Amino acid sequence: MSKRATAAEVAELAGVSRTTVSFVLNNVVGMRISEETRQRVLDAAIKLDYHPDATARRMVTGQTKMIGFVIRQSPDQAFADHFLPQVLHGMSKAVSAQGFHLLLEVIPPENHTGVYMKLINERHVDGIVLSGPRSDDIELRRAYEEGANIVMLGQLPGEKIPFADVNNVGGAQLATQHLLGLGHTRIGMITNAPLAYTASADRLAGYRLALEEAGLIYDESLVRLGNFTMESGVKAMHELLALKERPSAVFVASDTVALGALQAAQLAGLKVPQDLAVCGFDDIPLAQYVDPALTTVQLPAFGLGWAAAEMLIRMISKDKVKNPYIMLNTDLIIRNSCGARLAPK
Amino acid sequence: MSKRATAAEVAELAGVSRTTVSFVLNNVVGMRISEETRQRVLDAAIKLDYHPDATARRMVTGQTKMIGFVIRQSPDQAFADHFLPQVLHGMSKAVSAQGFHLLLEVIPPENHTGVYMKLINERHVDGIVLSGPRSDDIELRRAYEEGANIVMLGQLPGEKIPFADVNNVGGAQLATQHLLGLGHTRIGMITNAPLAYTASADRLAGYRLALEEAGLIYDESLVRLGNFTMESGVKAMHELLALKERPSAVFVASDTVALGALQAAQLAGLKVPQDLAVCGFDDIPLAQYVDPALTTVQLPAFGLGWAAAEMLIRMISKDKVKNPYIMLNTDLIIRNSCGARLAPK
DNA sequence: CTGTTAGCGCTTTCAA
DNA sequence: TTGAAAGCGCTAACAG
Repeated sequence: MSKRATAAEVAELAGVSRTTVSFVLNNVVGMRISEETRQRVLDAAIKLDYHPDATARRMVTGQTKMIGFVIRQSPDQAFADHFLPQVLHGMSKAVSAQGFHLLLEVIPPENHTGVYMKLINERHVDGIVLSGPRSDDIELRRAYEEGANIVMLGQLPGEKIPFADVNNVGGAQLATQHLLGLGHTRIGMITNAPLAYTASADRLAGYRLALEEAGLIYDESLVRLGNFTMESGVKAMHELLALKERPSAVFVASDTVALGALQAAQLAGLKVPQDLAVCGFDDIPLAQYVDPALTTVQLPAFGLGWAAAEMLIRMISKDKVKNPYIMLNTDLIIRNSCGARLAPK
Repeated sequence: MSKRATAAEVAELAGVSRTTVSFVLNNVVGMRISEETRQRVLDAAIKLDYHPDATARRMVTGQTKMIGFVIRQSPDQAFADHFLPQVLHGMSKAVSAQGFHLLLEVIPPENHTGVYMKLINERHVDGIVLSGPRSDDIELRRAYEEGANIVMLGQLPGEKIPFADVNNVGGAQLATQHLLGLGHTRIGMITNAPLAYTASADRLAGYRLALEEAGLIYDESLVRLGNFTMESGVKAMHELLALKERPSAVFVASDTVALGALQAAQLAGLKVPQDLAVCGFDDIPLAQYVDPALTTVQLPAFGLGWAAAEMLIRMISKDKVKNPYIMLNTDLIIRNSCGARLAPK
């Protein structure tokens, strides 16, 4: 790696001062520099293969032009998921559009305390997007109160830290309404996870809301708790089918869990969607390949990443953020598992 | 965000010089500092909530302690894939183990020239891992020749730039040997992509090698070209099955393509594995869920990311790199599509 | 053992 | 229109 050219060398070659070089290269407005000088500087910069040193610039501007994306979930889970990569893609897009860079930090599960705060404290980044925030994160709250630029991916109940999240209530409503529209009146639900998870509680709320809007009464006996896994879906569906009066449709708030539910239904000799309609949530890649292809709710992963990064950069730049609490809507993807399209293809 | 404390302030509070502060906080060896002084410094640092400024440190050490991961493939494809996230996970692990950070840069497809070189030129990072390198990348070669720290993810034929790659030849051998071991002698192959792709050519070579090692002659009429997609698998398998003497087993060098091949076989009324054995490659998540579950070759994605980052950091640290050309072996995952386990579970 | 001092490469007032 | 000069916060060589 040959010696790097500095601005001083460019100045010397061009026969001007470093100041002028800086003005020309940064296109500083208000400084009217003669076309001839400007050209000399540009030529010299090219001849010397000059590139401004980002570190030196950071030093003097006090800005890193970098945001951190901190993944606090279990990494194995996070990276196996299809959701996070899409979010990453969205963030990367937003970030580069603003001339920023993206620092990716994965917190190992062993790490309890907010190690990621070092990113901000040591000025590696100007702000962070935090994926998988936890309610018990004291450092997080303190950092926020001290004015750190933080955007959470997903909300924490009762927290005033800016966030970007999926509208889980709305998505669940969408799914339930679809089932209602198909004529079902006895609709069961299997949650994606225990209700301590906000997303889980919200999806249940959306289901309930849709039911009540349709004039039906919410019947807790038709609800079972899933637990992220296919197995939990098998079990839950099994229980639902054992009811004296079994539901004619089931909304499962997670595709993975729905896969298990589908298995259980088939095991019970039921044809989906003819004998039982099933609607999922998440639109995992597998959803379109299973038989029957799963009708489900698609999450705006890319948009979520984009929005979070965009808002963070706004905060960093002290731009107005009209609403620091972003909720993105979901789409219903209609396939074959609810009977809306009985003749596939 | 309150004012940041500087080392000078810590020094003042502790009643020592900045040098001493630096020595204590960095645990510099050889400097024997009195326990009492050390404690005073530490206390002062804590009281002031002092955090060293990474930028200033970068400035003076000349090291960013940061590596860039540049994704040059189409982002949509890259992030839809399950492979890249795993690689990312591996890199992140290696990077943080060495006290480095990871800068993620996604090159939009519109961008022809090596924009990513700015990362190195402007000293945002100490080196980069380049995913999806291209043979026509002149900037890449030049940067390498000028001594830039670069590791490619995947190799370029005839290129001497360090790389980490999957042993595709070995993996294909593994798959073919498995089929041979099951007694098949007429084994077809469908490639994952056109042979211009190194990985594709290598997998074909591995297939051929295994055949010849077993004393069989390589028969080109049993080979068809896939093209990344399920559709190409359908077509290729269709042709193979139309042969006067059809193969009894087919090695498909891509799970996605194999999914299509499976469909074609079922369409032709063949039962897999009873009537036809099919072996895939990649171990995509879907592979274990299809029916029959796909026997396939698993790629060491995590290890690849880890190895690439590890090597790059070694290069940056001027450590010895025993072998700058890393080839990681694959594993055969035996499921049900080849008949090795006719009675699943 | 501890302090003095000289930069790292750049931006940016302030003068000329 | 251009130049001189003051730092940004830190590390590390060199003196005491």
